[in-house]
Amino acid sequence: MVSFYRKFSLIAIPKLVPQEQRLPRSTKIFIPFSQLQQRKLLEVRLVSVLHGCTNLTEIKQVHAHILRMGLEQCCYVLTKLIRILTSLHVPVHPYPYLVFQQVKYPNPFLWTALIRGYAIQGPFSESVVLYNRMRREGTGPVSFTFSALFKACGAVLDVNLGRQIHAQTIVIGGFASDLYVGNTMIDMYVKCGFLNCGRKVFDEMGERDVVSWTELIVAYAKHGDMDSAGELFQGLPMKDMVVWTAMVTGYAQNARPREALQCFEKMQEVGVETDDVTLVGVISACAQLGAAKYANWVRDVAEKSGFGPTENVVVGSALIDMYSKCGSVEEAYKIFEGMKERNVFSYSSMIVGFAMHGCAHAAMQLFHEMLKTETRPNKVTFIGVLTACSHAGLVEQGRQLFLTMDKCFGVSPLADHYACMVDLLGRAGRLEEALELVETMPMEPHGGVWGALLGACRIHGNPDIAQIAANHLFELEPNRIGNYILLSNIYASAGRWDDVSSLRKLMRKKGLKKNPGCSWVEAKKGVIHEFYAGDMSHPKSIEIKQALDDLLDILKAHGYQPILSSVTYDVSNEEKQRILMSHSEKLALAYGLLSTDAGCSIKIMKNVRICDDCHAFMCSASQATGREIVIRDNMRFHHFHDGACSCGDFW
DNA sequence: CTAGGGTTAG
Repeated sequence: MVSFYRKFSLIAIPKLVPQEQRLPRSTKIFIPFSQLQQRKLLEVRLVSVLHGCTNLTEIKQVHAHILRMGLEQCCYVLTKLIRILTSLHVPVHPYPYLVFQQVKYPNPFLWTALIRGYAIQGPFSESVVLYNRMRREGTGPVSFTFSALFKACGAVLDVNLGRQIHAQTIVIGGFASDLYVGNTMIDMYVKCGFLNCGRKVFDEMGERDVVSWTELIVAYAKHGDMDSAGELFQGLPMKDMVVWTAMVTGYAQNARPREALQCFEKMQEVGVETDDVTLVGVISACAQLGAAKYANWVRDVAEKSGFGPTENVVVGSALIDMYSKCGSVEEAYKIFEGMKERNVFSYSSMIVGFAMHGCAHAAMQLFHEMLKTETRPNKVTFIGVLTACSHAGLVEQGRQLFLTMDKCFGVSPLADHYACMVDLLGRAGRLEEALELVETMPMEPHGGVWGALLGACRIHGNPDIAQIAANHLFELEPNRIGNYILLSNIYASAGRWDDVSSLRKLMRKKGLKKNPGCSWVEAKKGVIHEFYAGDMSHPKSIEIKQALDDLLDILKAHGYQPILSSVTYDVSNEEKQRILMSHSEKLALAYGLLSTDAGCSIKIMKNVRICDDCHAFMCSASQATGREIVIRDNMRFHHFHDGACSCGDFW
């Protein structure tokens, strides 16, 4: 795309021809004043009708009317027509050009509307071609013309062309200091990845408005530099809803959900309005926090603001995701059911939500329901159904889906989908088959693919294939600690302690430290209590320890046996038991049992993967205490109920 | 005319 575009360089700047010389005298017809007024009225009326058009058919009807009224030369009306036409979200090329062609003496606005149309819909190179033609034919650009051209550059990420046009705005004069030109220029540089150039334009602008600031703030946020974004935001005198929203979503997108919520609270304090876009940022922050208390609060805010999930698809889809991630698929599904309109995001979020919670059957059913509607699945939808299949052990069904996704739905499998397939085969114990798939896949396998294989080796205890997968992972993701831990666990389970210790040495050499396991549980009033492994810092530590010991006795009576192989240190069995009992999720569970009423379900969040022993412990505990226990580890949710887990013991 | 939005696997 870019190289194709480069063929078009900008022409030398011609001398501008004064407007009068361009129109042949014969075109100047005397029109009586009253007729002029009538005509102006007609034009205005037609334009307002055009503004009400929402689809191509309507616009075509109005166009026919325009022609009937003899306005086929009227730049004003046709400019609006082209603008509205190209702003539709359907391709309309070459319709605008045909309209344009009929006009004998196009004015700069009509030219610009066409250039802008190409900048929005493509072919993008036509924007520059037309600009050159416009200059050649003696029409001078207006500020919108440059805005349109910068838009085109941003679309094809051609910063060289952008620089040329930037230079022209300076040479032609008067345009470089134009606010809109400057703003679109910043946007162009930012889109092309030249944030510093955008900043330079910003710094040198004579006049700036909140749009200029917002553009830069968003750019910093997308670069992960929230500190610079915050600094700019601080210095901005007039803050509107859009720029506040940019900060909220900026924090959310950079995995800083607490700050996002703080920012939102501040925004409300100051009295700035909230709309659906703001809400989506806040909802996404809540999803990351995974705290049920916040979830309900945000939902309240959304419903009171008039952008509730029933009316707004985007808000609805975000809420589905949020509730799934906060541990409540039921609530998520209620939202889904209540939505008036559903799109591929709504369906995919719900399917992924089901898959995350081990409701494979529900996920598949929803997928088939979706196929009955007009909504077409996309790559994310397939990630959802494939993971659902893999958790439920539906190997054949998954394989069929994988084969048909391209053939029937035009979604060609990405490495991510191969990762799902490797997971599917691997979980089902077909490790060799999975390895073969990795080795024959058409693209370079990424960390996710090898990681899925390594995970499967953990489930089925295959240190040899694990070693192959791990070696690739160590190269692809040298700093990802989880991979080393996983391999070390596999070696330990197989009793290969020499390999464990050499792996430890390797980690030490690379300066990698184990991520301390941490769990947190929401007690009464939504207060969050945090526990680390072996943590005795909680004020009620002694009670917690006692409760845990009591629980252990009860569970042992129920037949629970500590799974000593979950400890990857070569120590005595007593020591192993002691280590197992200090795992953070067990502490969190004990505290949860102490601090909530009987019958309450207990929700625990965890930053690393749950171990075999804790998993068995939770199963048994759910039976012995009659409580539902929900654990979110870094991968997915486990619902322990009556001695069984929703993950079917595969995770 | 220009600025802010949702789903992704180990």
